[in-house]
Amino acid sequence: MTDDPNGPEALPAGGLLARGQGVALWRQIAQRLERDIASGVHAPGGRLPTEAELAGQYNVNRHTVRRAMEELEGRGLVRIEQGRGSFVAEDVVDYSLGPRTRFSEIIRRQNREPGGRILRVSEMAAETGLAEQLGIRRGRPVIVVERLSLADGRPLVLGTHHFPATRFGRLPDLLRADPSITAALTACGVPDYRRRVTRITARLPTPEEAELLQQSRNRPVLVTEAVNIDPAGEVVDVSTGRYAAGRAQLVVES
Amino acid sequence: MTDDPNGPEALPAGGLLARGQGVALWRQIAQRLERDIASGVHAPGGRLPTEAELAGQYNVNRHTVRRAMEELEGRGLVRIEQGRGSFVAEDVVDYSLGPRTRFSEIIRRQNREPGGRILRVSEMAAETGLAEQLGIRRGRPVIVVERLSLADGRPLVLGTHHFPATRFGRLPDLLRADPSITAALTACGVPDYRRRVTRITARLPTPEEAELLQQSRNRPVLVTEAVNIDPAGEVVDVSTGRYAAGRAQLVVES
DNA sequence: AGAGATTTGTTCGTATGTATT
DNA sequence: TAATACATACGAACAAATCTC
Repeated sequence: MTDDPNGPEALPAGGLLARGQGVALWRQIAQRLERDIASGVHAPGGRLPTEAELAGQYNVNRHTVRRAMEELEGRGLVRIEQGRGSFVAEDVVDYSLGPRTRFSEIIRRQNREPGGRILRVSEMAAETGLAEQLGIRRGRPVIVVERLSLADGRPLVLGTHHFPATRFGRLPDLLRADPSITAALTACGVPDYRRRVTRITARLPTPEEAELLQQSRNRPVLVTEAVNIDPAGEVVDVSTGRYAAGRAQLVVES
Repeated sequence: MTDDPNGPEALPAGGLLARGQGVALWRQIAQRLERDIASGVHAPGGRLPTEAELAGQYNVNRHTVRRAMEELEGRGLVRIEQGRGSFVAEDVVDYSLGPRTRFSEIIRRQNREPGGRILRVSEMAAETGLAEQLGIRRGRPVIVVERLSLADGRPLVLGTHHFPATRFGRLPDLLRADPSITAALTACGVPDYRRRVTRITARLPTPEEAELLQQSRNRPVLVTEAVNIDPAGEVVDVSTGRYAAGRAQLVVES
């Protein structure tokens, strides 16, 4: 018989793992947890057993459970919080990447409250690549603006914008009064602009990015690099956005 | 003095780490390696010191070095290969997401050789969400095609396509003769189609995805979900693509 | 082709730090 | 303050993939 010879408080059927076969224990555990989440054994938002409990159930070291949990967190299935526990993941925001992409409009359209703050404004000389994209000469000054944008108070995007300083010198002052970049551009005589091209990649965040986005280091960020132009075709800015991949989904309509 | 009192073959300036401060050792190591890669100390494609060597240089356990390396791999800076070593990362393919997205055309435009093979063709009943997107009734049969697409022999995208079986029943036979989906569709009377909407997210790959894409588990995949329609506006297929994020960059032009 | 060395991958055990309750 | 739960770090051993001779 394969029955567990334990007393009444038998194990929650952790079940035996195939040891010494080709499959690492942590993978098997991740797989089972994934199945249990998909099948609803662990409901969305619900709490998962602690690492120690899982280690006990599967009869492995806690490290082995941790490896499995890290995997699931990276795949977006669970959220791990130090000192609190681990939880099954939820909810995503659709972020439309049309030519006219305005953060607050997009967020409001999804019945969420947009927000944001300027983290840093600085000035530097344009190096070759950036100068070319901005259509200015190398070494000319550019204004660099870092902004964290929120939806319902949760960090969603971390943006770094590069503006030619000659045209947008007033930007730093304007942003101090109102953190909306769109509003600041309007005040600079650019009532409208549109996205010309967007390049999208994904990678794990740097520690700072993870911190600012309040997201796990094991969770990827979507990285967009966009060039915005005004109606005259002049380049307004070159910007990089880092989206918490678990909370945002980019949408491209053709 | 803070000089190292060792002999001529002094340490490669591993330098001392700040122990017991707020910053984890593995983060400090990752940061230094990142700096060394950025500054060209380790050239792209070049080999990094072995884990054991780094552990020696920084005077930490090998696990600590491994944690740092995993971080860098996930961020796309290095590539780790079991039994071989670790290397500084390189090269990326631009994958344009226009309305007319054709794998082979995109790849050839970048002077690379497109390729691919059909992994699996099966039939199943459409569940609610899929049926709605395909514009058919729930439970009607759909053909599921899994295809691995390559550029210069390297896996780039793993695609799962869902076609309504009533209209595209001949697809399985056609794909057996030629793995090109575009060609098969043409043979089914769909000489042209275009992408209506694409949703993009990122996550870590499942073990199978990592295996098929020949990519590390710590490296994210870009996930696209697209709906293709024919000139009459009829839905041709709903497909999911998983791109090796280290080798591809999605480009959206507006 | 095979044997041994090298290098990364997995697992255990143990100890201590940090955040939350 | 104490207990709980996740995070970091060390040491040891063996497995798996690769390379070299």
